[in-house]
Amino acid sequence: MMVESASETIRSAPSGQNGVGSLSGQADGGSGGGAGAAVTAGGGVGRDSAAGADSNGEMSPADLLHFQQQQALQVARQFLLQQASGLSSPGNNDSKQSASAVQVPVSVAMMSPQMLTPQQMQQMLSPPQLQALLQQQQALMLQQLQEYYKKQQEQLHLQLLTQQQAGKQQPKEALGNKQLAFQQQLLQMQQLQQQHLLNLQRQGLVSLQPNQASGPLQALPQAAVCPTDLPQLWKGEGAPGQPPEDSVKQEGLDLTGTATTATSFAAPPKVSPPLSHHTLPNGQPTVLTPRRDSSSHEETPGSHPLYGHGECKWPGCETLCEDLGQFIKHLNTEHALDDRSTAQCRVQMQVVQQLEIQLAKESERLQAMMAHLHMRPSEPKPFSQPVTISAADSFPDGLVHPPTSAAAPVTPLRPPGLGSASLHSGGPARRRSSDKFCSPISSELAQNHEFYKNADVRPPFTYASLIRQAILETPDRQLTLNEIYNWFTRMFAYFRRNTATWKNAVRHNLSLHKCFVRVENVKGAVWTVDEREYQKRRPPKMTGSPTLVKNMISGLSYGALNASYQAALAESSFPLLNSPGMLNPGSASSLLPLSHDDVGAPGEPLPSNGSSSPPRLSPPQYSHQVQVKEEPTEAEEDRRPGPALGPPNPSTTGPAEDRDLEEELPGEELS
DNA sequence: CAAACTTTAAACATTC
DNA sequence: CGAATGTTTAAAGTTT
Repeated sequence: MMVESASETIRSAPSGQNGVGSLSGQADGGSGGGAGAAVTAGGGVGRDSAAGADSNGEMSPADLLHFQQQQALQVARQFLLQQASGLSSPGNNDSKQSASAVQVPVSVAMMSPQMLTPQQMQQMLSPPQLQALLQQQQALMLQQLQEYYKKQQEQLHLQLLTQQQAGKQQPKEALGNKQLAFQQQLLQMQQLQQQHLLNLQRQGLVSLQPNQASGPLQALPQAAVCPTDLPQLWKGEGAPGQPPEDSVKQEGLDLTGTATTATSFAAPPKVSPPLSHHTLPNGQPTVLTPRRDSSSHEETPGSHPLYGHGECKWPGCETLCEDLGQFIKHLNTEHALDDRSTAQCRVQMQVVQQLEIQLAKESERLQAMMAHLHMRPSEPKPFSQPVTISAADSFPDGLVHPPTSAAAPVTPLRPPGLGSASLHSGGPARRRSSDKFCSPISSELAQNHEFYKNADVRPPFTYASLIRQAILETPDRQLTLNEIYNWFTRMFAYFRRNTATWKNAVRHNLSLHKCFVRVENVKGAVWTVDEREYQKRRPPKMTGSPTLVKNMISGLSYGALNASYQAALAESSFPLLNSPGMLNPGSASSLLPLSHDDVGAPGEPLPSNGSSSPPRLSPPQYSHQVQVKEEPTEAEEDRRPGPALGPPNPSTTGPAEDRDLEEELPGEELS
């Protein structure tokens, strides 16, 4: 049920018949916010009372010394506290806060969060102010701390010396003890310093940058809070005490843990593991990656992962907020920890997970492909392609390849974007990969065949490419309109539902595109594909461009990742795929019975042009093919009154390969 | 920003 | 005549 509510809200965007525009928006929000939000900030680790910890029963000299130190520390703490509170809350009554803070026998490090939660500060100040203040505070405290440490050290030294001198008669071990204590003290101070820094840092940037120092304690409270809203987390964590250091390392372990938390979302916190793993509807345990943590990418102190371009990036929200302060407010009121938010959070997590899985899969494939093509004997880092790289970037997590890739492959037919797919089922998805080549489609289809068959997701291909695919998949590469219809319904759940429109579209496409040729047959008319024409459409120039990546990302929400991705690969960086040799045997033909056609087509495209060699193919390769390729095909083309094509140069004449086409074409022409 | 492409919708014409 | 096919035109969105 939660999921439903979530989807509902997420879907929010207006989805009219032609609600095309909304899609991109949704996609953006999804992917963008997703990664960010979904990630939980691991458990916090609090190094508590550094000093208090080693309390011994006896009162050795060392202890005494220790004790003194403690007291000094305490004083310093108070001092700093006052400083801090004074700074952070100008003209505010923080008396009680400082008081409480003082009482807490925790390390100095703790104080700031306790005094004034980031939230409070944020509410009181405007972002810029806040930022400035925090920086100031940080600098100041640092300075003071350092001074303090210095003093302490001197003092320690002094004490040590005096004790050494005075107590010459003391047993050596006592001295040893003292030294030890001293060292410990130093150590503690160092740790304190570190922690303090950390805290300051954290406090300063709402956007965290923790880890490093990690301790045994974890901040449980937020665990239950669920990854969703970080700010919330931060708020919460400040209060309870130990500042959470996110546990990057623990993450791994956590993941393996129970996957039951999901159900108990509403349940009180405190118990659930820091990381949330949930069970997907399908029963698959999600592996959540809390990567948000240290990545921190471009985040500046004044930004928020869920805030961008003046609007809330919470999935399905998009509320406009003038500034960060307003946004924070909005976040706290609109996206508080409630059923809805948690549900949305979970959905988002699923989305992220899907992406990760998909990514893993794709990277694996890429590796295999590259290996196969000898491009580079599968090196450790699969992502050398521009495409992937950028894709990775776009994931706030920054996770990408790591171990995940290795683990993920298992996934069954985890189509591109199951979770989101269902969510978006509403409106027609626009972004389709402009598949100029069949290879991408066919392989994509082959892969996610099952998915499209069952999920009501609009395939990321154009009608034209689908039709072509349908036709090419048949042994004789020709289909009647009705058969095409059938293919559509058979292959895509999506088309089983919305009939009227797409059928019209199919018909429209068939007659509109020159690449579809109607052939009169004995049993009626059938449609065939003219590859040359098909390939002719708009020269494929996209090279792992940003737009492409964008498409991929947004597309993948609908389950198009594969398609676009592959299309991209095929079209951009693998011109060689066009060469008959490569293409046929390899990926492309897997599904298609028709190899030569496919291959041949790309090659010949332009003899007609005569003037210039085909832009798309790299000269060398092309020339290569020319010889091999089947000219005849072109001959058939002629039939097409198409003014565009001049009579192809019969010179190179063609091999027999085209004949199938030839046979039929002539007939149609005449008719 | 413009051109090329896709999708949708719809009006018509032909065929079955 | 009505449904299935084909053709065309137009408008609105997307992508290059």
